[in-house]
Amino acid sequence: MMSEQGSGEQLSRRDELKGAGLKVTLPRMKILDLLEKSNQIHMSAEDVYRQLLEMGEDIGLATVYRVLTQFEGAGLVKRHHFDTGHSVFELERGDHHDHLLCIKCGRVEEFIDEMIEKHQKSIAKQRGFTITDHSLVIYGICKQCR
Amino acid sequence: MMSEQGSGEQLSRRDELKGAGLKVTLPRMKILDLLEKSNQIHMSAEDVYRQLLEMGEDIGLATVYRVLTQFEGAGLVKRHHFDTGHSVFELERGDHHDHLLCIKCGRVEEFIDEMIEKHQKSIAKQRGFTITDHSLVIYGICKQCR
DNA sequence: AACTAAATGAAAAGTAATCTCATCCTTACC
DNA sequence: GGTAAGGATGAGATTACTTTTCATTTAGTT
Repeated sequence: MMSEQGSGEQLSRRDELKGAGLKVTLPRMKILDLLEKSNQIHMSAEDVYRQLLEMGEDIGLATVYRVLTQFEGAGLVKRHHFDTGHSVFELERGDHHDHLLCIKCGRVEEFIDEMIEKHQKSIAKQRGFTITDHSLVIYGICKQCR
Repeated sequence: MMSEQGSGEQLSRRDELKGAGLKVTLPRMKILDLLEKSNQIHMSAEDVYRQLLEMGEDIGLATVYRVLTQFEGAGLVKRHHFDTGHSVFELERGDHHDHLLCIKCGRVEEFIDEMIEKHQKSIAKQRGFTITDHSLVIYGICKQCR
């Protein structure tokens, strides 16, 4: 007796995975779920792993790394390097944005500036580059930390 | 009998080190020398280490890492993270600039755009951030690689 | 329900970077 | 110029992060 488990949300998650050519497995669903529900914008593989453990899920660290990398390839998440030495992942919500990062507390704010985007495009064009991606991070000290 | 080894160039390098509060040692001089003379703008610690080996210098990798980090602290070099997973170092020449990076051949071009700089400052101000640094990298495919 | 291929978990391996500590070299002082 | 003291170095151990391997499990198909 199959109960109607699939909420609309879960169905759409299923589709995201299928659309990416990935089998719908428990670990993948749980990780996607966590990324969507977490209030943390950027999560490292370790963060994801630990939170899953706390939730009682038994998912290996290797799987977390593997799945996050696959999600990146599928365009479901974006990987950032910032200046920390390890990767953090952010759910791709379609809206490109840049980052402001507090070097004291780690706080991250997002922003977009159309003028900056335009200038970037024109610079790339001038130099004969076809843009595939770009990354703008402003490091500083936030209001609360001063 | 000490011969007059010090060219003007070497003297200024000496001063750079002293000014940074660092003893003038052979490894530091060689590394600084390499960074100044290399035609590679960005070098990883491994790059520096290997090139020194090739030049017949016997400088340990640990020293290269240590010295580059000290140079960074002293403002002699700038460390970049890009999206490669490891750090690269660039000699600090006083002129701030951003980067265009070809993801196929690794080619790096530098650029500055005053308008972008201004917009960054105004965004940080709006949000109450005091900027300490910023990093803008445009990833793409260069003319030659297409 | 059974089959096939892909996905997973645990442990091993691989990288980049840092640390430890005995030895060496610079600098400051005589 | 010689010498003492403390910082600097090199080799190897160590850490942190990430990827790979391989036996087992699971999802999607028949």
